[in-house]
Amino acid sequence: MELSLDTSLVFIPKTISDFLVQLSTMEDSSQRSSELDAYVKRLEDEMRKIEVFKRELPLCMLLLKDAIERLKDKVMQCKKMEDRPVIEEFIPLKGNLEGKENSDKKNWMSSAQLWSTSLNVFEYSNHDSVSGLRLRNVEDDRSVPENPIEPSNNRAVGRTFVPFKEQYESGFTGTCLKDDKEVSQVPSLSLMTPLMSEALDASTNTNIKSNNNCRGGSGSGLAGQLKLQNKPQQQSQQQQPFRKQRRCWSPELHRRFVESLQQLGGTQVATPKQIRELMQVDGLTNDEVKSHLQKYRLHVRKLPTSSAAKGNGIWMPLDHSADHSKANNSQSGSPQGPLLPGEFAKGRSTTGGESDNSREAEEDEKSDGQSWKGGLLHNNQGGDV
DNA sequence: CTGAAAATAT
DNA sequence: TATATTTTCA
Repeated sequence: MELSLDTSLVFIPKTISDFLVQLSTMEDSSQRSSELDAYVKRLEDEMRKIEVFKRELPLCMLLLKDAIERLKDKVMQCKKMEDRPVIEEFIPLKGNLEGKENSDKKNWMSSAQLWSTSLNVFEYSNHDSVSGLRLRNVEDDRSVPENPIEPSNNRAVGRTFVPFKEQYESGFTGTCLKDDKEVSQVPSLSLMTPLMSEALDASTNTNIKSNNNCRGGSGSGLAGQLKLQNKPQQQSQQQQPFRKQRRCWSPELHRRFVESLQQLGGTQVATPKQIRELMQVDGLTNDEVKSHLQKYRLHVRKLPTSSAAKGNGIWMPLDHSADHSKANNSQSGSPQGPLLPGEFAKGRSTTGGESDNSREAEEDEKSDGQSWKGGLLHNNQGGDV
């Protein structure tokens, strides 16, 4: 952050080529290393800033990334052969990337207003092949620090803009990182706070919707994203420039969801709001829960509750005719003590006759959520709200 | 607020 | 193509 500013005073941006040339003239290898590191760092900072807009600035990302990789190669070389001259040519793929990057530095924000939607055709791929780094193989299976969920709560973050926080903070390897290739010394492009500006004037904006990246550890409290609820004014059909960051339902989150759901009496009787309250997850919104619930219900309905007891009615929605009643009590009376899916007392004691056996076949899931179907490799958690 | 469906993003 | 999530609608 501040780095980029003050360093800029000391460091006059130059093209990578020039930089390398200059580098080669340095006698002191340690100095070279430090210069290189500094440059790389600058590039990385830059990249992080742009990360948010990678869709709109794919080329910038590409260029930056390329530059970083090459410089890192250099760094490696320097480290390796402490004294060998470092002279390779650095030929940016197309030409000058520094020019571009510079300008970015200055107006990366303002340029945002110009993005035309049409070029998010391709995304920039992260093939992080940084020179010598090897992927840090699993340290242990899931080292997911049980710091479950949670984005900090800032639901009403209107159009505020969250300053860059330490991204890559608490090492949580988010169960969701799509690709967390190496990391060690390079903050690379892991997490990024969405941070969108307030800029973007509604008036002429071409519908720029898109851009979001989902990552972040659960423990992290970063969030950025806007929720802005434009009221009405006259421009009826103008939607917010950015779409809400997708909420990633990590296994942890899902688990809580299910638990809450069950405490409330099952998929059919629990209401989104109640669930959300029970979950006590910080930045979670009703809509998100509602949505998840919708999906959950569908899945539950789809697969044959395994029990098969009934005549296998894919079509028969379980007859929860009588037992609905239970819903009410659970909420107020018993705060959530037991988080386990245990069955709640089913009312039918006295008359018993009822056919309640049917219900409750539903949720069984694997404790680990996300298993309903299988797929879902990408889960992140993240920023949010 | 809810649930369902359409729209999108992945 | 299928699925996950968001947004829109009733």
